[in-house]
Amino acid sequence: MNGVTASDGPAASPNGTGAPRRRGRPPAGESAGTRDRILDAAREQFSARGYEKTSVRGIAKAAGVDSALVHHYFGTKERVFEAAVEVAFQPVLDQRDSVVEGPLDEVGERMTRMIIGLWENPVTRAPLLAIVRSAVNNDAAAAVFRRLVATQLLRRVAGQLDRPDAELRAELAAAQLVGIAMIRYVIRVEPLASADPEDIVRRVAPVVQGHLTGP
Amino acid sequence: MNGVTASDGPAASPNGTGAPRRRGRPPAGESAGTRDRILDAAREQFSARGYEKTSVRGIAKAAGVDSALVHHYFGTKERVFEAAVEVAFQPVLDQRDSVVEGPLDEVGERMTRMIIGLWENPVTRAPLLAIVRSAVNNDAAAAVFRRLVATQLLRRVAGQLDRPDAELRAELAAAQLVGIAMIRYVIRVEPLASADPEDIVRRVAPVVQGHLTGP
DNA sequence: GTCTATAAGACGATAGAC
DNA sequence: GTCTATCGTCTTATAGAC
Repeated sequence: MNGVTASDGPAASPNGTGAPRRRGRPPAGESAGTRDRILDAAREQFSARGYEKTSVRGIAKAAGVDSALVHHYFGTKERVFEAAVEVAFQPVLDQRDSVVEGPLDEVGERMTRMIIGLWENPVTRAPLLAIVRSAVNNDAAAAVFRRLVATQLLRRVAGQLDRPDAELRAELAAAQLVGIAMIRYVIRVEPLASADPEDIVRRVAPVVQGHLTGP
Repeated sequence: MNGVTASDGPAASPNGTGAPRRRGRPPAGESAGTRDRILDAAREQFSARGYEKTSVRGIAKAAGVDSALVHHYFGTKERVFEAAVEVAFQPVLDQRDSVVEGPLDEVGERMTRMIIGLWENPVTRAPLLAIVRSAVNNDAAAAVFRRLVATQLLRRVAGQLDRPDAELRAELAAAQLVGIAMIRYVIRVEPLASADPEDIVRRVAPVVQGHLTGP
């Protein structure tokens, strides 16, 4: 599509320097791909550096486009963030039903496996890192965290419990998993950072189960 | 305020613009208090906004001094941070021995009480918030976190356990407490954010104990 | 659809007057 | 000991050429 470099009509450049007017400009026809490249770059930077330290210019540079184009597509930095981390929601929506379904005395293991699994998968780990790194310092990101964890997941789990303190129990269980994510994946403290995921599940699932259905 | 304009000795100003040369300069005698005011302001801002979002100028403004004075005292922003959060270390150093002393089957409760107590006390909560908010996005702050939690506290607790997996056990116990701190104090998700601290200790201490000495 | 150019301002840090 | 003034670099965001 579109030969680009030389095929343009008004070829002789008016540019003051006489330098080539443009370099590796993409086809200009398939714009959908550009948007996704921006989102990939955004996800990578937000996950590695958090919201504040990530710049629109840095995202644009990593995506190979101009920073103005990022603003053109998304308007503000905050909208870029929301669009980038949106992909973390789908797996939760997909799996939350299978967490609450099944025997109640194994819900702790199912919940633990789901969360550890999401963090172990590089594709879902990036947006999760972005959310955690950003939720700690940014109100908009904290709202995303609450929507994802509390509203989408915990409420469902608590609904299965049939106890007056169900929500508190679900949240203490979540706290155990959030703390592991913080220490293992975010701050990376040994020996947890290098522990075998299956070993973690084996140790933690009973604790999560205890929070949910214990005495 | 500020007599300024006319009162200076060598009045005819060498300044190009002829504008007033200085404004409301304080006594210049009581310098020790100034340093502490800067640290108080730094602690407040680092805890509320995290490392990146906090500016040296903002700290200076809150302390009622010029930003150059902050650099004069501490050199770099990172050194300001370290000096500001240092006050979080003393209580840990003071209490860590009383955590490991006493019956082993109550070490979980002592550890839980210590951590919840530090977070419930406004004086120690501020530097802890600063460390957590910053450790997530800043390597220097992450190193402070590791030094505080892992090196100063967990190693001692693990030393009491006499098991090959003692360090991993101590860290999973810490993960439970870190997760509670994240959800209750940092991101503030209900109902944990408003739960009674004593209720939290009652629910969590057995879990921490189980991590440390359970099967 | 993609770019250049730039506005408008905050940042960390330094030099030097007093 | 405290300030003013400023350097050089970074930021988000906009206007407009092609």
